[in-house]
Amino acid sequence: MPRTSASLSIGQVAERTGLSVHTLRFYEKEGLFANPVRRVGGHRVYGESDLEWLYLCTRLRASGMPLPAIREYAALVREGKVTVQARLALLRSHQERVTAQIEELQRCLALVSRKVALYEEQLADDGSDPLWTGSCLSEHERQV
Amino acid sequence: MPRTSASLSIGQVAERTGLSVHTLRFYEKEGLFANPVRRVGGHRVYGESDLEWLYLCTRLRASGMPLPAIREYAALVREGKVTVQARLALLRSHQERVTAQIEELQRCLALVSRKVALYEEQLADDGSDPLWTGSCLSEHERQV
DNA sequence: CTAGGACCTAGAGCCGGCTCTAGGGCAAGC
DNA sequence: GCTTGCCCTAGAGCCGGCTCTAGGTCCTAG
Repeated sequence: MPRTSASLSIGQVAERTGLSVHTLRFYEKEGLFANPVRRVGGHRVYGESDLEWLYLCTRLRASGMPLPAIREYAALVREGKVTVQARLALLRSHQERVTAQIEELQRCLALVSRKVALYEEQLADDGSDPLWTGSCLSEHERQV
Repeated sequence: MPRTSASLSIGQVAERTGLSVHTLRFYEKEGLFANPVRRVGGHRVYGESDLEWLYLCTRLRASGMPLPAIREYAALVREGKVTVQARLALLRSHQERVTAQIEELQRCLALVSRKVALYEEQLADDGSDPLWTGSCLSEHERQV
């Protein structure tokens, strides 16, 4: 069983994950670790698998999963194969939330892009034909 | 100039925008209003254009624009046509951030979906063929 | 006249997610 | 032996974005 534990210090892990040392300790305190970090003389020692787990955590965080949910997921992982269904359910619901979020963002983006286009138009008109400047276009705050 | 001011109370606006009365006052205090709300006997009075502006605000918020940025945008709108370029720049940079955010979410989603698939597989195997249960698949925390 | 309801202001409180401080330990190198 | 540097814990602080409270005004209906 090649558990490949390369023995990293908290500082090294911080560097590799992009998380701060503070945040790593904070995550641990918050129960985000599936395999509670081993210690040697009080110092935390991390292995490759911790890096991977942390990477997953960063992706879950980046996609808006709250810490309590990650903690729950970590707890399930810790409990082993019997929790596979629960983990599946948890990830599926996250998947749905992310999908919805992407759609929401796309709708917002469409609106923003529309306004950008209107502003571009306005600038173009403004420059090329002084006759059509001003009042007629004044605010497109409402025709969106 | 049909400025179509339908005279809405703060409560009505709250209802129509989905924002709370608290939040509306808060937004005003934060300077998110281009046309600082008119008052009659101390009470705020909103018009159609305020609804549209607020709608835009909710979309900008929903796409992660921070309040200070919206405030800035509002200030530019207030200053009129001379700020069109600045507004364009502001919206364009937001557009880019949102686009990037969508891409990020899509990458996260891909990862989550991969894990969902792995869990599904694991469940399927588990049910159909007891010989292949267990240790060989135990944790895919790392091959992601 | 009084009760209800919608509104007002100013300011406190809350929540999530970090981020930092204070105060200290230990090990290696000059 | 002392500095440097990385680590430790416990707990405070901060930031963004609301959300709520306290205490008050004003209008309308019963």
